[in-house]
Amino acid sequence: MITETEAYIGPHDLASHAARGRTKRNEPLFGPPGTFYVYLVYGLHWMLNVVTGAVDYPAGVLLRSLEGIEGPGRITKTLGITGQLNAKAASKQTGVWFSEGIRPTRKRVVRSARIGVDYAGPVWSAKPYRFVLTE
DNA sequence: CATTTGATTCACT
DNA sequence: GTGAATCAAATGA
Repeated sequence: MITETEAYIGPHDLASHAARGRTKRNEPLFGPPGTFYVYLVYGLHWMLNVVTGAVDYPAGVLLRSLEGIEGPGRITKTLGITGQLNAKAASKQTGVWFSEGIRPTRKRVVRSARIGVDYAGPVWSAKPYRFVLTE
């Protein structure tokens, strides 16, 4: 069960790695939806993202917490995910995929500002693009 | 080619 | 509350 996510939407989103155009690092974000975007931050933590936008439109979702695992860096550490999954598709072929679960009511999803994106400026760092599943 | 900087976490003070 | 760990890619000279 995924319990916390953050959205990074489009080339105009200054908090997104895609804000400064297509680069070698964010290339997977421009790929087809369902593709994983995995990258290293601070030299030690892998971040797991899923591409959600159409081809050539950079949009993705960062998985911040799963049930029982809090923190994006801990998810990858616990699941053993590294850069080898980058640009791979979410499917049984690659070993990591999503299965149908329950659909929470809207009331259980709380929106808030994204974390650790102060560099994006006051406007974009304040966008309520963080989604947390509550009890 | 040198420097800067993170979609963070953990250990201390 | 503050700071270190640690590295690849982006940016600048």
